[in-house]
Amino acid sequence: MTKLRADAARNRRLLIDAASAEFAAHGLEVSVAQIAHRAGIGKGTVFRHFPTKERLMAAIFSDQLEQLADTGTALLEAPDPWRALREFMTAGAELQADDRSFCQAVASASRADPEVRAAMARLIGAAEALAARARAAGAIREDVSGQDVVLLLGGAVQAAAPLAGVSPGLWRRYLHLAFDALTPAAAHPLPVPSPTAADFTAAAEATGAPSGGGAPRPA
Amino acid sequence: MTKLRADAARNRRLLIDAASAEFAAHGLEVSVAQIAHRAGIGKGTVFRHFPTKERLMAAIFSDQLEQLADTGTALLEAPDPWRALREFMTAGAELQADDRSFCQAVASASRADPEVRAAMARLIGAAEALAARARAAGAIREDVSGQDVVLLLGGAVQAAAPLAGVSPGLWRRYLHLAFDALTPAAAHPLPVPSPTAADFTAAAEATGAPSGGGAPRPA
DNA sequence: TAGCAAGCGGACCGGGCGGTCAGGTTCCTG
DNA sequence: CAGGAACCTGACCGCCCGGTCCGCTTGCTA
Repeated sequence: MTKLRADAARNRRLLIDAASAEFAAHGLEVSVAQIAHRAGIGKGTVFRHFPTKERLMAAIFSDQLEQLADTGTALLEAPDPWRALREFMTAGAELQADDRSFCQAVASASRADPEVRAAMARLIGAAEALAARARAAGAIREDVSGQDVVLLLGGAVQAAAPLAGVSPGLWRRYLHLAFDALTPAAAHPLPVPSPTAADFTAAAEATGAPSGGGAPRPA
Repeated sequence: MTKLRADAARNRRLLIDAASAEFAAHGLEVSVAQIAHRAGIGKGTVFRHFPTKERLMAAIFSDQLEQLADTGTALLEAPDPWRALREFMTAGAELQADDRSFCQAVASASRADPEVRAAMARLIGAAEALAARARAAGAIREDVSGQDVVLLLGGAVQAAAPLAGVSPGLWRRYLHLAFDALTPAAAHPLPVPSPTAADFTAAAEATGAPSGGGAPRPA
């Protein structure tokens, strides 16, 4: 693990790139064979680098989350809090819109993977920091949290998803509607409290890792 | 088709009920065998009533769309246009939130099914009528359409989906945020025009029914 | 450069899927 | 009540998937 032969490292890179591209283009249901073929390597090699398909998905998914979390953290230095928050949300939405697998991954069993959970925690932390700054500046309403921001950004992309094939930029429309919903001017009381960071953890635990006595069927 | 033997009709009913329940509980990926087992009939019987699994999905999906379209049409008689629109959206969101397959069906190849397309057209018609009434009453901003309403309602549910297992009513929060986004007070110009009814048709055509010379891969 | 371990590849396995079919069963008609 | 058509069933087929394995290749090291 610490040291890797030259060809092995090269193949690993090829594999990860191929998997990212294939997942982005066709979703998580692409076969391992297809990924291997795109990478120009054998199927067995895939399983040498990742013990299971799920771990491969988790590795790529968590990379994307980390990247987005980095973007968010960097934007904490931006002068305008409201603009920074919007840029963060736009970056996240763009990531999802360009990648068919991203939204699937959120709902899949990959959530239970420790790597993914850590990255998600970082992402939510960044979002909350950005939201707090915007809230303090009076740019957004008091009753929305960083968790809301993350979920809303996903919702905007999903709203446009049914027409993604025919009008690719539509998600920007719904993202802007989400911006408007965050405006203090919009201001109507919400019927359900914001989710907490603990909720995300609990949801991840409930998926595919029944540690306690839970009974939700993973389908 | 016009006449059906008594036991055949009974089995058909059992099958449809079982399929609805199974799809709702576990999503579209349940096997035909599983559905047949729940209905208490043989697998072959399923394929006697529906030539393919996709047609079965389409039948059930279009039923739900019809039902929602009916709700929308009925709400056109309600006195308060804004309240009527909100009730319509709530009904639609509730339908999706209680049914794991609904959102999947929107994105699946079922869209190409003529039954589904007709039902979708009716649904969009009802949504547009409700939106027009609310717009005329000044309850919602001028730049959102019935298509927007339908898509937004889906987006709200999807936004809450990652935490659906741990806080089942969360979608109401994001639906209310969507309501706030529709408020004239929110009022910022949107970067992309509203989709048209023709866009929905085009998207349906593009999925799984390459009639012309299109080349989108159906994954 | 020689030798060996790390790495590679693709045939192979078990399993589950959608869909088919031959043969027994049930309902309707006359 | 009898005959035949409509219907039901579950064993069966071909396919594709994730994952395994072993004989061969390749890059490192002494």
